[in-house]
Amino acid sequence: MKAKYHHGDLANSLVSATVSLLQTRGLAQLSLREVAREAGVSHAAPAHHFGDKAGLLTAVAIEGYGVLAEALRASQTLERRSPEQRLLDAGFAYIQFALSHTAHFEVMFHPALTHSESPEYVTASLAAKAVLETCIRNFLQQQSPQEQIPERQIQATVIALWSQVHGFANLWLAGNLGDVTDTVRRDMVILDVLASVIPRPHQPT
Amino acid sequence: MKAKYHHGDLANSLVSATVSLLQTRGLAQLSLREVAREAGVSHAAPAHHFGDKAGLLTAVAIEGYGVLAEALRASQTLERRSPEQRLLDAGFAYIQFALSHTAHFEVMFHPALTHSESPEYVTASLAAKAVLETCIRNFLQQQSPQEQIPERQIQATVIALWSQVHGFANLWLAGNLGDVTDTVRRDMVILDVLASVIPRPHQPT
DNA sequence: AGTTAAACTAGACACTGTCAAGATAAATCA
DNA sequence: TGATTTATCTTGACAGTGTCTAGTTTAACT
Repeated sequence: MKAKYHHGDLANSLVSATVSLLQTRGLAQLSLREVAREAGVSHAAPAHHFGDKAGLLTAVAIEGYGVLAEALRASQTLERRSPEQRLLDAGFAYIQFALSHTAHFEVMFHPALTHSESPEYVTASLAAKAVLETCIRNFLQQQSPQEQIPERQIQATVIALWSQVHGFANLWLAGNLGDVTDTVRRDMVILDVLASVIPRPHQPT
Repeated sequence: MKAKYHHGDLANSLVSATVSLLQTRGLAQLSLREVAREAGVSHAAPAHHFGDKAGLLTAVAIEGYGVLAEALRASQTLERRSPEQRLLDAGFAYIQFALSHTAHFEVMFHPALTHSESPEYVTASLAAKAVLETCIRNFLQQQSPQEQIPERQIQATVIALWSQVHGFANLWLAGNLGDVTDTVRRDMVILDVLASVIPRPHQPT
């Protein structure tokens, strides 16, 4: 790999360098210049492709939304699963994404760090949210096939379940849920928690 | 207020200046030097009281844990409330705290920004968590007075409900729940969401 | 081949966090 | 009270940062 003046695929290299540095050094210590060094280019090269630091992080977030949407979709492809299991699969996939793509996840949900108003960002964000909403819609529909569920209740359920898994991931990443490093035990805890709040049909009130 | 060499209560002034600047400019733009300017002291003054930037933010976080714990306690002092209502009160108080003390909340749950291993921090954090746990314990106890609830289920419920309100607050602050600026409508949405996930006794499985 | 456009570099600027050394005022103690 | 110690705060410096401007190199296009 010779040191050419034109890198060829610098934009992508910068994004991966960013993700890599986010994982090792963390968000607070991330510097544009170190990203450039990691990619082997001058300190001002990133600006050309992404405008500024927020632009680079925007690219990271957009990539993250894509991965999340795909993970959620994949979680629904298992066969012979009950509606409850499918919902658990989706929630589990969300949490797994957050814990295994910490860098993306962190950037995705800190709009101040990115150009979160840019069309590409909004599109990617809405697309991922749409997949999540579909999972929950399908669940409610299959759980009560004959009746028509009011839209307001659907939206409330979407927010409630999204909050659930999102909050769990955040608390976990912030170290507020104890030190469960064993992945088997971790999965048990997650499933235990998720299972305890699956909405049931015909709730009073 | 004359410009004395010795400020008298600089530590507290710096913390409030920090909170103020966090609210206006945001976490990413916060600078120690600007905090010092806001407080009317030299740029290196904060270091003497807090060591470094993380030390200053640690003080903010500790203050936040105190306010949160107090808010949770206060939410449980209403009379003539059912167990479900009391639980709603606690969850509502948590979310209200997060939305009205954005600066504290953000710092509290980003351990990388603070000295989250320091004794004072750990103490404050555990104290607040203990109050939260008590709220949920009381709820479960009063909901099923005669039976003994297994500790494992209690812990799962604590995590589930904490995740719930925590995730809701995070998604809200990140702008992922639409633009509900009207506070009345906001409260309705929150209550609607919270009510949809109150655990019920004797769950199957 | 000559021109245009894109990709990248080099240098500069104001700003940052932190450190060492010094100045000032308060507290302590003889 | 007066001397000295201690805490509080200032000043100056250093390396590192994001971003801007101007320039250099390469690719693409006509």
